[in-house]
Amino acid sequence: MLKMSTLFLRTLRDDPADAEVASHKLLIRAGYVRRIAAGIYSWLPLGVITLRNIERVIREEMDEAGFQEVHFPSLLPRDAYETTNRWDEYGPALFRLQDRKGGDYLLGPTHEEMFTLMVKGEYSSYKDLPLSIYQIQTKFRDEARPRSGIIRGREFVMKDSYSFDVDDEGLEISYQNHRKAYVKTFDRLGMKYNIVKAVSGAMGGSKSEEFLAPCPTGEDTYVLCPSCGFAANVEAMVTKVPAQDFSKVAAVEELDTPNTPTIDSLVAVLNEKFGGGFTGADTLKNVMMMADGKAISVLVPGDREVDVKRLQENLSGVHELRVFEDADFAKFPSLVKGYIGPQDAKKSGITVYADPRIAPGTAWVTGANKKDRHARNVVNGRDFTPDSYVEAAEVRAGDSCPECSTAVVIDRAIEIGHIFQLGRKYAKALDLTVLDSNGKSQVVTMGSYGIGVSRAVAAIAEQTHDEIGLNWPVELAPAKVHIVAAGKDDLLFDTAIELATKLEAQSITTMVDDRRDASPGVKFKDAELIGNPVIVVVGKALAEGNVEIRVRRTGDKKEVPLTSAVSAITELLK
RNA sequence: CGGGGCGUAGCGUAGUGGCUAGCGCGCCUGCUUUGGGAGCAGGAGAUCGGGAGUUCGAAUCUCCCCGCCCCGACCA
Repeated sequence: MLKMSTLFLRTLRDDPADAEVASHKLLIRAGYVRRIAAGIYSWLPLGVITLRNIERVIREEMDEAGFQEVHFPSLLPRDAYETTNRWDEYGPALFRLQDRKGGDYLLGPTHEEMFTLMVKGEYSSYKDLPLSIYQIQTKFRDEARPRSGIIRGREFVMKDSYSFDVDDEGLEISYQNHRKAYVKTFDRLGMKYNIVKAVSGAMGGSKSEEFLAPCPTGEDTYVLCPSCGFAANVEAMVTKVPAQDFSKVAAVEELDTPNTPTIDSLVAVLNEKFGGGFTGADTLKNVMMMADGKAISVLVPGDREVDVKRLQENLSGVHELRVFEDADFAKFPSLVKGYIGPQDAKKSGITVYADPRIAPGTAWVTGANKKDRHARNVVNGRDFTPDSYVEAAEVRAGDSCPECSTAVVIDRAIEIGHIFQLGRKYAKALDLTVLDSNGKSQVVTMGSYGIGVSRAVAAIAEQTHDEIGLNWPVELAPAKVHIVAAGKDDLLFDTAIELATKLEAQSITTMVDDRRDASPGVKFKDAELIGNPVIVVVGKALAEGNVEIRVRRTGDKKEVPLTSAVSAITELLK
């Protein structure tokens, strides 16, 4: 029983000035969390209870699936991360520190290395596998830009699991087991989410899916096919454009196009010259970029921008990718900024990547590699040949579903879980092997599975709140029932406490607003702000032996006799 | 890291060179009040983010530093 008279809580009447998103504002106002520094938060009692409730649900589902809980320190020595090269690869996002002897340490951003070594230390036979183990741990990442309160913090709580198998078939089974466990977990957490195809990024590995909670303030963008259900993070969206027959396309024709360094200016001149009909989509844009210090050219339709993140995720092995700056152009005098075409790229030694929209046989208007000159009827496969194809162009609503060609919709979401098949990258680097049934040494294959636990608090708040406050699913709320003693008569307070005691005896958690000095209005506002699912008012109706029961989510209210309050509440919570 | 905004009491804010830094919420004392963020009276609480400078005089102007928020880059 939480008594408001003594609960360590102070709600705020005004929105905090430094909060922008609803979950952040409400979690501060309702007294769940307080900011310590950018991306670093402390948790007050209500926040801790909610966080623990989420952890409890996750633990129950992980244990139910047969995964075993372990625990690692946050403070880790450099060695293992040196072996996998992540001490360097992780870059400035890694919190590094030294002990008194000058030894290098880090605050764990994720624990693949440690899990791999733990299994290596205990197991050495195929008979011991499969194995899935997990932990709920505080992670540290020195994010360049923490944001949205606890949605992206520099210190956060994460559940991370890892699976270990002898072969790919085993990995697939372990992966599916985790997927099922995640579905059950997020369903119990009362979240709306989509499972979308993802790219595995710098983690390495192959198959990967994200659990995304749709939310306008989310950081991730994903596509959804309304027809066949295909869903993918934009980074993992696949573009399918068939090859074209170009036998009837006329030969390349160079055009005088003065002062047309941009697509818009070019399209205007083309329409003037040829009497209309041209759009940016008919033009071919050559975006010059630096990929780990190497110049590359990226071809996209003129009406689309290069999505740098998407491109980088699809260019395997590239760590640093950025668009050309003036200094870069200076190193390539043959490149005429604003009039670049792919026709001469081979001569300049520049690798050409084409978005799949630049399909073989398609004809384009593009730069003629001379100032104020463009060329038309430039055909892929005849007049130029890309070195390779890569998803590079921005994805838009209405783009074609790769499965069924229906126009996809685009939405924003918060990433709440990510599962992927890591493969043997870490096991190989750290030499995790087991003997197979033939006595032969095999490198173990791994999966890695994460849930953002502290982020889930915000994501759920984001999805469930309304204008007046938080609004928790029953299993997660700080208390299932919030009893308000509205009035000044001792009898009201005694009755409220008594009712709470009876509910607690039924394992129904309660919060009682037993403040003598707060007016009913204050208590109602606080109850709504805090967001427990059932609010019981012990007030003027008590004269007739009744209490009022309100459902926070729907706003429904009804009076029931005090004597049947416990059963009515039990019924409501089912 | 680039761009923008901001920093005054626990919270929200006013104050653009001049008296003792003002107001609301919250907090303390007393009285009244108790079904939608009550009223009256009294009170505590601020090195105006930090430092240096300009000035007779700086929250206010200048410089440096620190911190926070937003957009972008980045984000196993």
